[in-house]
Amino acid sequence: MLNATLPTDTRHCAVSGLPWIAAEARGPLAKLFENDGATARFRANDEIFAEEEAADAVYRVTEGVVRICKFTEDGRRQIGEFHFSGDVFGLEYGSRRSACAEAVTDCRVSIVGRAQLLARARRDGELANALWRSSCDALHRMHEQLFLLGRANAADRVLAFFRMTADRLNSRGVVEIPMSRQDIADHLGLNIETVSRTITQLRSEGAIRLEGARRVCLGAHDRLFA
Amino acid sequence: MLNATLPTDTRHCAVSGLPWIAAEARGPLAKLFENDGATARFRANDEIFAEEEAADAVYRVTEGVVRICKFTEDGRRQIGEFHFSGDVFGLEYGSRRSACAEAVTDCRVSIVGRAQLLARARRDGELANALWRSSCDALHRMHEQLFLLGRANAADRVLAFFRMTADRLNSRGVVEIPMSRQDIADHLGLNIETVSRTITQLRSEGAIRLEGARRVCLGAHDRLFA
DNA sequence: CGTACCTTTGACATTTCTCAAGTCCCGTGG
DNA sequence: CCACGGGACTTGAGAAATGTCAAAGGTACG
Repeated sequence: MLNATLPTDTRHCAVSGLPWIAAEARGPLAKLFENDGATARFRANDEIFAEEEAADAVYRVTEGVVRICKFTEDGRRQIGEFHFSGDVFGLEYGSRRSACAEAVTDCRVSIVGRAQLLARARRDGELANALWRSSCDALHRMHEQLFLLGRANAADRVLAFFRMTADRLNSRGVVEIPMSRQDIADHLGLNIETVSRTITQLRSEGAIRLEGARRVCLGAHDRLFA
Repeated sequence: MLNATLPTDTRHCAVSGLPWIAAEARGPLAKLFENDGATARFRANDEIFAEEEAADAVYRVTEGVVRICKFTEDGRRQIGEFHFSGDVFGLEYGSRRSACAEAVTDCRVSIVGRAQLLARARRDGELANALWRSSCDALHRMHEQLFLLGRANAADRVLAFFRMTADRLNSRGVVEIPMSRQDIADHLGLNIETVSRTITQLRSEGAIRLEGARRVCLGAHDRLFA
């Protein structure tokens, strides 16, 4: 019963309701990575790069999910964002990594040199534009996240997280959540027990349904079917 | 007793300890605003632009402080960031404002058209680079903020906020905080009473000293004198 | 079939929020 | 010069949300 005239590229952000700036699929950045990128594979939980390391490469997720995180001395972790297939990450203005990147799942990434990328961008206005856009996308998502951490309770955070993950994975209805409860907790600024309890509560309220711990069915309030 | 050989432009972020990417003072962006910008003035608490409005202009703070914020239907507010003299704000990839901007203090801003700015950037690699850098700066600060909201308690948030404000205002020792307790609360994801109580507690612990509600003396752990 | 890890649940501690009064400060007008 | 009013800030008491520590289920994989 899907409406065939549904405008598929005007999806809206689950949190703000603003239109998503859709991930660039076949732009100049994607092409550069596909033509000139070196491929690397990582197992789940491998470190891709570390905080403070030289930031001399830029990455694009080909397959899998990557997390960007920071640690405190006492072991607390904050996951700034997750990157999905097609996302560019690890591009920084400064020369040192301001956070580390780790594989959430087994994944494949494409790598190009930072200097090479920037040199090209200097000659190629389209590419420069794509670079800037990529930063703006990130900034936009970060703003949503900030709002969530600053103003939302546990239930709203978890629900927004599931919706965001569904959006980013292009899932409808049932989402296979690739990250652990601990990852979710460290992304939402909660602890693992609170995340677990909140999920239980959402389930008992009928807001979501679970099929195993990692498979979530979002409720009928999904805006595509509203 | 200031060390004369102190490298003045390698200040470090109060939260992460990473070097700040110092605000561009005389770069191509600044020049563009100074040559071609229209000047506007706003009184404290005036709205500069609203969420969802067309994003057809870009701003640079000449004098005063500006806040970028989002609201929920039920009136809660999240201040994403504050902009100080020299900061560029209101530059978005999309065509609609994703947040609103308001004057914290009386302030003066310089305005250029978005289309004009982008057209120039397309021809001028230096300018394009400055644009990108400006987004990266914002992204970097946002990451720090995310960490704060996700993982820090009230005392750490408030302290980090004072340090950040001191840095951005180039204050040493005594900082004149330009924003109200409510602004601080909405930036730190706390409520106003918690901010107030936390300040009282920090004062009683000797971590800070107050001279009136808005003037804060940061303790001797200030890294410049470490 | 046992082990290891991830997830859930329970009981209690702690932090932060809410609501309700105060207090302080500053500009205005008598 | 002083009283007044209003906004900003502070404080208090109790409620609610979240965190902590401990232990019990579940599930996958050898």
